[in-house]
Amino acid sequence: MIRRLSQARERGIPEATVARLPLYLRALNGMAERALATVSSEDLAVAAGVNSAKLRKDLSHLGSYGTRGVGYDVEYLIYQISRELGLTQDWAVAIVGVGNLGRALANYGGFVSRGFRIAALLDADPEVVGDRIAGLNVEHIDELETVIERRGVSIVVLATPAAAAQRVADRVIAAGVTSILNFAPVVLAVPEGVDIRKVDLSIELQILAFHEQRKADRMTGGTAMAEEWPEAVDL
Amino acid sequence: MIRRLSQARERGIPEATVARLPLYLRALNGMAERALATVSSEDLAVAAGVNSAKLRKDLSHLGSYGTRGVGYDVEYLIYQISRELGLTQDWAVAIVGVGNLGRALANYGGFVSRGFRIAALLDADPEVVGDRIAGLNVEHIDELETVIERRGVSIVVLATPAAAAQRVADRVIAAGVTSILNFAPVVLAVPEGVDIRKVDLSIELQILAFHEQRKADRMTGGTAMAEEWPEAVDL
DNA sequence: GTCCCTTTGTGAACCGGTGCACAAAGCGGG
DNA sequence: CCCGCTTTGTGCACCGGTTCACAAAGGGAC
Repeated sequence: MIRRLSQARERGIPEATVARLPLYLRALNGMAERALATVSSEDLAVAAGVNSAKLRKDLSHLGSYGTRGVGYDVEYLIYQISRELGLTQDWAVAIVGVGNLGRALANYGGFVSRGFRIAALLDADPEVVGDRIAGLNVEHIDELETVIERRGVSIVVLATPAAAAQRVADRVIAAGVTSILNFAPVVLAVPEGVDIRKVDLSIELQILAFHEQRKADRMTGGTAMAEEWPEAVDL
Repeated sequence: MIRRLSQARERGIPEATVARLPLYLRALNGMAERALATVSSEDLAVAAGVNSAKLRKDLSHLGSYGTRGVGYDVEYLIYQISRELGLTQDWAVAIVGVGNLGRALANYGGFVSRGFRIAALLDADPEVVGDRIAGLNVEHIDELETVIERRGVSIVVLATPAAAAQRVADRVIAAGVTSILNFAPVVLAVPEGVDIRKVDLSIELQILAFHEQRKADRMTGGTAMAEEWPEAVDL
């Protein structure tokens, strides 16, 4: 899933830590809304669903922002994590592929709130080009390069069919984009220096199925299934 | 061939391996379509975007299904991985929350194809209850327990608003479901034995933003940003 | 059967991440 | 100012997972 995502060196934040910071940030925002001034590592850890030692170690990578005997200042910590994640600036995001999923993403308010702004919706289907979705005009994929440059798009979300994903990825990379969130069920080949994150619904379900099957097996006493190739199989 | 069966397969396939099996399966299906009979670990690894040593070790956890000097039989390996993942049986999935995302998931053909069948769509909003989506009637959330039992639902996809997710999770767990795929941006508290997988769009974007920022910093010569709390901040 | 070539399966070193346990640090009370 | 309580920050042991490198195994040629 994570490719070439840095050897976090300069400031050296471990990848696993980076992946949890958004979780802490969300928990902290909830606390700020409830007007809590400070929070202990224990309480924040519970809210974020991790253990407190891990949380303290994670935060220690950002700096020493806690007060022993007291805890962390909620607002201050929100600011520090936001800054570290780069959410104090505004990121222009383009969504390519305005099918069901693309539409859902465009309308999903959750990420627009924090630092991200959907700057463009693009699609190849003339049927949907021109539609107005979430306050934006759907533009034709031919405009891809122009739109990326003119609007300073730095993150692209791929919600295209699998067959189109690699082609679009090549184009956005050529246009200078180095961060891609891919929803298409394909392994994208990308050059060094381009960060890809992948969200794959079908893989998640398959992992669940594996564990579900295992649980079921355990219940039925773990009867050994046939190991051999069945006589007649046609796939 | 059956000699090693016990040791590797018997107990515990590493979690990291399980997470990659669907990737291999997808690559193999592509090869089967192109009528390839056998494939080497090297070729399959490239297609799946991993290195070949890892792929061989992963497959070795299922058993010894390759032939030295030749490679793996494509169809046979598809069958073995499918069986291991539990895709040879049919899983009934319920989607709770038929907003934009729920609709997108319902219409997403990708996972229906392989072992998964959407058995129900549920929502609390009387406005959408009764709608017909992807060939299914949207039912009222009050029917949750009945539907789960009657249709043998074993996997639930949560696509509800964040505020409703925990409540729905509690109910489906009480109804006997132990596998949940959660799209709501909340940390769910669940009892031991329940498997939760989480997909969080906003977290993925934030991780990308972190790396994007880092890349930008590096280009501009890594100018040190102010570390201090700005004078006037109101969030 | 023997030799050579290819490719698997795996022992072992290595690496990043986790969790424990505790010393250091801050705060409030007397 | 000192004491005792709380909570952070971290050294260290541990663990799962990755990667390397190679012996073992199979196939084909002759």
